[in-house]
Amino acid sequence: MRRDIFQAIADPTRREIIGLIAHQSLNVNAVAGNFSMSRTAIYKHVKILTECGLIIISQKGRERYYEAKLEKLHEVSDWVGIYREFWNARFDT
Amino acid sequence: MRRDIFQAIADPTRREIIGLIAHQSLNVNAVAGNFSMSRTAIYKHVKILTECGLIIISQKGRERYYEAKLEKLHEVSDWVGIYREFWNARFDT
DNA sequence: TTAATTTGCAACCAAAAGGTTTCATTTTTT
DNA sequence: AAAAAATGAAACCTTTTGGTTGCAAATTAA
Repeated sequence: MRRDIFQAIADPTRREIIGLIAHQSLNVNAVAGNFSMSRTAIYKHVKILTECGLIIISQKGRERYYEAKLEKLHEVSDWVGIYREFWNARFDT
Repeated sequence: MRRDIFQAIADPTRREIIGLIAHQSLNVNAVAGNFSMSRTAIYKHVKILTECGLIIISQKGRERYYEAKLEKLHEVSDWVGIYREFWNARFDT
């Protein structure tokens, strides 16, 4: 089971989830309410994101709030940055 | 068959291929020589990259040179940029 | 012209990905 | 105490992914 950040953000549903919780913590049902798939499917996507460290969980009673920890995205930013010269002309000036 | 840039760069072999041809065009055999998998496997990876527009092909005789066209990576850069505030403190200043 | 090189692609296969339904557990509400 | 709500996870299924071998076609070299 490969579990790296590039694979984590490859799935469009997971990118949407990141967008949803980036600025406010949400629980599974709240996240799942935005999609036409089951809560379990969302749960599995969130699990992958937590395994990458992109999400942390804080429990409050019977609920678990998903909080985005997007620092890990710097890995993607760094990799893409290597090739920025290829599309950003201003980079050279 | 989903074919977007996020999925294209999710595979580590494909990211390596991008690194190999970023600054010099290579043909399939030259690329495959850097990996322990078959030429056909590399061919399929390259095919995915061409379908995303990350690679274009120029034929010279019986050889086909793969040339990197990395402008498309700006899509990834843009998406990650939305969340840059989460790991780059200097972004706020 | 014959042999070697370079390539694309079909056919096949195992494993991973992404979804479902179902059920047990824990916490809250009535 | 009983019912409802929220969650985690197992079991299962289908499609996709990532690899293989084998073969045919086109170009180049001997």
